[in-house]
Formats: sequence, C-alpha cells, structure tokens
Amino acid sequence: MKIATWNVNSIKARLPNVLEWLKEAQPDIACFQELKCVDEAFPLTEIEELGYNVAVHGQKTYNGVAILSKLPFDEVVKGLPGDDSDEQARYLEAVVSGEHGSLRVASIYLPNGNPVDQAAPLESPKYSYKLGWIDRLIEHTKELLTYEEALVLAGDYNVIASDTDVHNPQAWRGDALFRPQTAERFQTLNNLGLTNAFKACNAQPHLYSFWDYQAGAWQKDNGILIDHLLLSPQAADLLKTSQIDKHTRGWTKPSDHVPVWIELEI
DNA sequence: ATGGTCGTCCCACGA
Repeated sequence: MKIATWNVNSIKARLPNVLEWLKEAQPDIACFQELKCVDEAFPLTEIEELGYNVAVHGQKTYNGVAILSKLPFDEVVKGLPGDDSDEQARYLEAVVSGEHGSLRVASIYLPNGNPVDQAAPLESPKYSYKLGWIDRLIEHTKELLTYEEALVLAGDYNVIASDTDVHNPQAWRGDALFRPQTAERFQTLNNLGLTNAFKACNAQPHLYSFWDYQAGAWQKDNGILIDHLLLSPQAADLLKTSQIDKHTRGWTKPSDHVPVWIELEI
C-alpha cells in the first residue's frame, strides 16, 4: 500500500498537477494540505473519477486538509482535539480497512509560526499558537498510540528537524521552523515511539521536500525537508520504502512542496 | 544587504 503526503498550496490552482501526479504515482492514500478552499469548493468529481473516496476539512482562503483513499473510510474525524476555540482547519484523521486489517491516517498542516519577535519569541502570537498546536498533537498522539494499531501521521510539519534538513542553516536560525523550541517539541513527538519513514529509508542528508518560489531557490537546490510521515511501531514494522517525488517541483505551475510517500507491506 | 514569488481576493496577508 502506497501512502503519500503533499502540501498542494491551493487545490484549485494545483488541480491539473494533482490529477497528473495521482495518475502517475497511483497512491492508495494521499494526504493533502493547504487546500485554501471550503468543503463545497473542493474539486470532488475530478478526483472521485480516479477512484478515490475523499474526506475534506476545508477553510476559506487559508489552511484546509484532505485525505484521498481507494479503500472506503470506516471513520473520519475533523480537527485536532485539545482546544475547542481553534477554528483553523489543519488536522483530519481517518480509518480505512482492507482485507489485511485497518490503518489510521492523519493529514496534518502544522502552523508555520512566523513572524517571530526575536526579542520575545514566546510572546509572538503565531509562534505561541504553533508551539501550543504541537503540544496538542503530542497529547493526541499519546492517545492514538494506546490503540496499538498501524498509524501514519502524514503532513507538512513546518519543522526543520536538523541541520541536514536545510541547505543553509544559518539563514533559518531564528525562523519559526528552525528555532530550538520548535525542534525540541518535534523531537518530543518523535520520541513517543514514532518512526520517521523517509529518514529510516534514506541516510543521505540534504534531500528536501520544499523549495521557496523566491530567489531561485529551486534552481539552487536551496530547500528544506519539512514534510514527513511518522509511523507507529505497528506501521513501522510494515515499512518497505519511502521516496520524494522531487520532479513535480519542475512542472509548470508547481506547488512549492513536493509529494513524499511510503510503501507499506499491506 | 535587499528583494525576490505565489495564491487568494481586491488589498494586503500568509507562506
């Protein structure tokens, strides 16, 4: 079973590329982020025509996440628990079942967190929202891990986890994606017992999943690795391979992110 | 050192 994650940066603007990639990559499950549209505006029919069931948690202009699955959904939950006042559409969780058992998958769009006031980082509203959101994800993940089932937490984490995940570490030092408090919390999440699928399969440093639209970042390979699939022990036992579909960044009208995927022995 | 680019929506804002 092939499971992918891709921050598409507007599903409407990206639809031709998304359809092209779905036909080419043939994922069984695809988690999308940054749809930038409400549920009703999601291009449902075009994607259903390719054989997918679709779960959408949309929002006007910003955020928005979806899960596509060739297998039917047994269960869909919208939103990350832990703060009823949070209205941003950044988390969608679904359970799918096939003949070889069930699998829980989440599509995650972790907050960017910029701008950060360097004099008082923790008082910056967007940065404190980001850190609080990671704390909620940690708490929710603890709960999910008690189920002892195959679990894939896939998405745009907006975290540069190490110097080997960025072309130019110095340029990112104070950024919300690379600050110590960010990396520490991401490490805490991983330390719950999750396996980073791409890193488990690829020892090579400086492989990226995002290249900024600005300043020729793509041409210079000035990228960062921020899109990940984190696996529960039961899912990690099934891991065969993980790859990045880098070539899609060279397509016309590309997203600034590219798909990252895993192959599980299911 | 600065500005550079997209997407959404209509003027900046978020990334």
